[in-house]
Amino acid sequence: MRNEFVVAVAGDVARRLPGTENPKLATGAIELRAREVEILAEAKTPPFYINEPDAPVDEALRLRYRYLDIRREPMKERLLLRSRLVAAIRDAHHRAGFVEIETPILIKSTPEGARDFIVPSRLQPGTVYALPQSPQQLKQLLMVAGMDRYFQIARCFRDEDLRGDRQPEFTQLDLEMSFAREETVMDFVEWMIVEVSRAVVPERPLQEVPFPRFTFEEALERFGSDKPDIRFGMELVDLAPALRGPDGAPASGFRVFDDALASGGRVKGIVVPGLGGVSRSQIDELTELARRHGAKGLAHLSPLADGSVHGPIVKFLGEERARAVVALAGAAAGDLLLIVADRHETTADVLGRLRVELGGRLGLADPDVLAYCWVHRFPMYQWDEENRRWDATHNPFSAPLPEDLPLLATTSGDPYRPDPDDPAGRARAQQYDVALNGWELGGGSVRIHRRDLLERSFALQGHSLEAMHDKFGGILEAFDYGAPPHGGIALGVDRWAALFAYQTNIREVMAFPKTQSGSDLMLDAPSAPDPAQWAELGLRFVGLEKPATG
RNA sequence: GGACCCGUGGUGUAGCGGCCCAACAUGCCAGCCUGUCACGCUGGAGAUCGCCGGUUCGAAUCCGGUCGGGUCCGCCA
Repeated sequence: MRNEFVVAVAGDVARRLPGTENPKLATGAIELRAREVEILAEAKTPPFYINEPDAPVDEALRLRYRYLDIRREPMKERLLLRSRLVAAIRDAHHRAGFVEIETPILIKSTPEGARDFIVPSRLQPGTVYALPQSPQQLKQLLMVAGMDRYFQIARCFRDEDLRGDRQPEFTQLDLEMSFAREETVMDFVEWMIVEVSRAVVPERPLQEVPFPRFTFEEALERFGSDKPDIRFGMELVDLAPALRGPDGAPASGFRVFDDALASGGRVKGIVVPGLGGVSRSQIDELTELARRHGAKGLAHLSPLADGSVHGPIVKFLGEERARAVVALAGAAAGDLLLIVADRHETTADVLGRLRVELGGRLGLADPDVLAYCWVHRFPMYQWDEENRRWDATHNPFSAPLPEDLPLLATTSGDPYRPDPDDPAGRARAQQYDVALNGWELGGGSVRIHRRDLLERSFALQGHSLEAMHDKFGGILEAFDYGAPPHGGIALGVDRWAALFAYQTNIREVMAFPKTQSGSDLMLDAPSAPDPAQWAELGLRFVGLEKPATG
């Protein structure tokens, strides 16, 4: 008999003889005294170690033999954890009076967000279904249908490029509530998250309950991210006050800073504790990271124990101003102050990424802590210069804050002629995201339930009346029959499970994930269809245009 | 669409122009040992170094292409 054989053993379980117990084994105190042994199935030598949980194995091999990979303890444990997570989610929702309702997988293409997967129809040749990117419209229709507390563990599909935290098909906890305001949804979701976390990973401390709530602007100002990791500080500091003259005009002596401030941009920094003695090459590396995300450069200052300040830009700022900058930032001797001067968004993004990167390197974030937080009041729209329209930042159905309702307008007065200077650019949405340890766990919004408002918002987003009726006709018609105010959220179950399992990759909590190129190495999918299948659908592959060379 | 990293016996790695028809660990096979459980001991088989082409007297080692895997940017909520 060899490893991985499937056997049936009949015998008696008995305590091991004194001296032969093995405390290292879970079953080390007992043994099975076999009377009969039957081999039910023999097994080939597996392509990798099953019994050594720490043995590294090439991931492609694990995916090819996923059924063997799942025999291994870590994978098995993660799938059990995920099962407990989903059970806890269902339990919490049922206790709160939510109804679980399944929605179809074969639906209609919608223009929102990502590229759709499409499925050709055999009964109606030349037409296609789309796989849902989320059950968004269907759950809103359920609200119209009077199912006032809906949830679903829903499979979603998006035909976009993959990442460690993105698969073409993934699982969302999708929920929607009628007569809900922002507070209603956030309060329930927060309660549910706490219940689920305590049930599934009771040993992991929650950093802060109730969860901190940041406005989008505040999150950007303090953490440079709309999904902040709040397990550690190192917050962004606005350095402008130390760089302006008595008249308020930029007067730092350093052109880069003055230009940024003069053109409406920002000069901000982060204090990296204890990194004052960093090497030139490490600074270069951080500068490279800053450049990759759009910054033109990265300045730094190092306060020394004798009260002086070192750094290449001291000669521009002057010793006195350099000291003022360092003092404003709160940097102490031995620390490193990293400074970015750029447009508001770039400054935030670059410093936010540096903060996360350095926080990770310095081990500032407690890996056991679960730090949930809310980010809300996102801008309704972002200007899309290419298509000359306002693009919904999150969900095209998101409702504006009541006080921002008047801003859903254009300068021209015609909603079908949007312009980058429209008041709409200042409108904020009743939109909220939950972040966990620097990952976006989910997001949702209060929806627009009035047809006239929806039409106006869609117009700003560049949807003509006809296009709107073609794409959203169903939901528009439904709203004519009386839609209750409603709102909801969707949380990434794969991400949640991964974070619970200390993983940085959602493949580790999925039984049968796909590779970065969208392949299933076990099933060898996707594969060319049988010619007969194509013929039945009236399809033929004509090839793709060759990309232009040179 | 782009940048970068990886691809060597079954598995994980080392080697990074000749000393390599490739080393180590583990696994596999055979034998021995017998209260073993990451057993131990002895012996053995097993890779032409992802694939194609080039440079060179000579390539696992350099170059180009290609395929596969990964990380990231774009994309995506």
